[in-house]
Amino acid sequence: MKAKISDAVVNRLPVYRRYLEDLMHEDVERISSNELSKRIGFTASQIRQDLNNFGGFGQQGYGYNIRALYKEINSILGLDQEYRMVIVGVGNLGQAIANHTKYYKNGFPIIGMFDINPKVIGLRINDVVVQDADNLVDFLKENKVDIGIITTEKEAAQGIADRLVQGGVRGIWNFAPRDLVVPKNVSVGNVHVTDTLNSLVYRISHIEEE
Amino acid sequence: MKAKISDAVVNRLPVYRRYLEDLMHEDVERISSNELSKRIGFTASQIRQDLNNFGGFGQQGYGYNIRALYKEINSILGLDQEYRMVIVGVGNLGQAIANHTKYYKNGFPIIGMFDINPKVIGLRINDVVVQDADNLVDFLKENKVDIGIITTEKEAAQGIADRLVQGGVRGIWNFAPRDLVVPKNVSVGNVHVTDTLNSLVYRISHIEEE
DNA sequence: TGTTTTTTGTTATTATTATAACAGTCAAAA
DNA sequence: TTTTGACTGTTATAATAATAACAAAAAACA
Repeated sequence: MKAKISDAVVNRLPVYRRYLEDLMHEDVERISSNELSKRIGFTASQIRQDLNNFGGFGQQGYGYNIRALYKEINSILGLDQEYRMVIVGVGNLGQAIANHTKYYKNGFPIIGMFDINPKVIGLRINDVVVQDADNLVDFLKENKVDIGIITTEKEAAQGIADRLVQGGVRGIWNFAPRDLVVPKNVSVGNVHVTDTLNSLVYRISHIEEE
Repeated sequence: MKAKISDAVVNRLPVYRRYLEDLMHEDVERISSNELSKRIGFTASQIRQDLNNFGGFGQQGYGYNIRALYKEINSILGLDQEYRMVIVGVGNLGQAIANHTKYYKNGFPIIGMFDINPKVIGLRINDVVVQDADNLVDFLKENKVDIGIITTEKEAAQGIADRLVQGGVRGIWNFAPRDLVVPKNVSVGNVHVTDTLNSLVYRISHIEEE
């Protein structure tokens, strides 16, 4: 009868992870919800409540052990496993992701890259050669892929998503400015970059009113 | 006594904008909150309530005129103005943004680019030459810049933010995985890309439990 | 032209999320 | 050891956000 964790909480987990990583690099050993609150900007109460959704990781009179908590959060997030990824759409953004060391070296190997543009097909990035997008379905049949990354233009996004789903991916990391329709056993994580610029602009132009 | 618009609403505005743009391209003239609800996935009630924060754009028995509403939302977002931008950090991601036609052609001219890497300093992208980051403060003194884009590594992000603020930018579009400290008259829009991958992974690994 | 249907704007209600409060536990100090 | 103070885990309360309901208005139809 484990209660469903709300999206708000799930979206804060990577934030905790980030701050804990920084704290580890500062060689801090432990931290109270109160101190963490000052850094991270959430209330101490919220921090304690968030963490308690997953277990009692702290200790009264001591706080939280940073290294242990970091490990727990990684485990909660599912980062103790490897996720094999393919990139569809090898433009500037696709290449930026492909070149991001953190991904291909730490649990997120990019094992295939696809595009329809003859100019990039054949290109080699970190020992992976960009293939024709027509090969995508076959590739997915032959290789277990966990996450498909969509960095195509928006018009192609749903079609690619369909092929990725058909090929059995468990998640889609979508950078195209289109919301995707997928079966409910597949998760989508959107990065609607332009949306964030638009809401930033809203805040800029309404900042005086407050 | 205009009530403060919540972040939840502000973050949905770009979504409305995106769907309305698509509808315009489909040459649809009008839409009811109910039909829009089916497309966009928010409840009709929420759509009506969101829009009514800004004015009565619809008409009983008719719905919303798409072209007019699109224009209204652009105006609400502040997209009827121009925002001059600089990019700090011209790696893969910075270049991807610099090359994005939509930005430099539609209200978001990129007028300066900066890096510390001698290999990219001097590089020309869309007629803008990458300068040494040491020139940033001087450049900001001489040119009105509205938005600074941070695409550096996380360690440099806060220092760049300080210089951007000092140089008078109104907003910072931050792609570095660090939360920034800025005065309250400056807005920050974060794109914590890796956070979205982490929460996607959470959802993937917990999808069966539901 | 009158009637029915559609659909909004807006208020009321419910659900969700965040904050506050506090008893109980552990660590550190005396 | 014993006591004090520092914290968590957890429940209670408040704030916020989403949904539902509905009267009023306009459009469509007869």
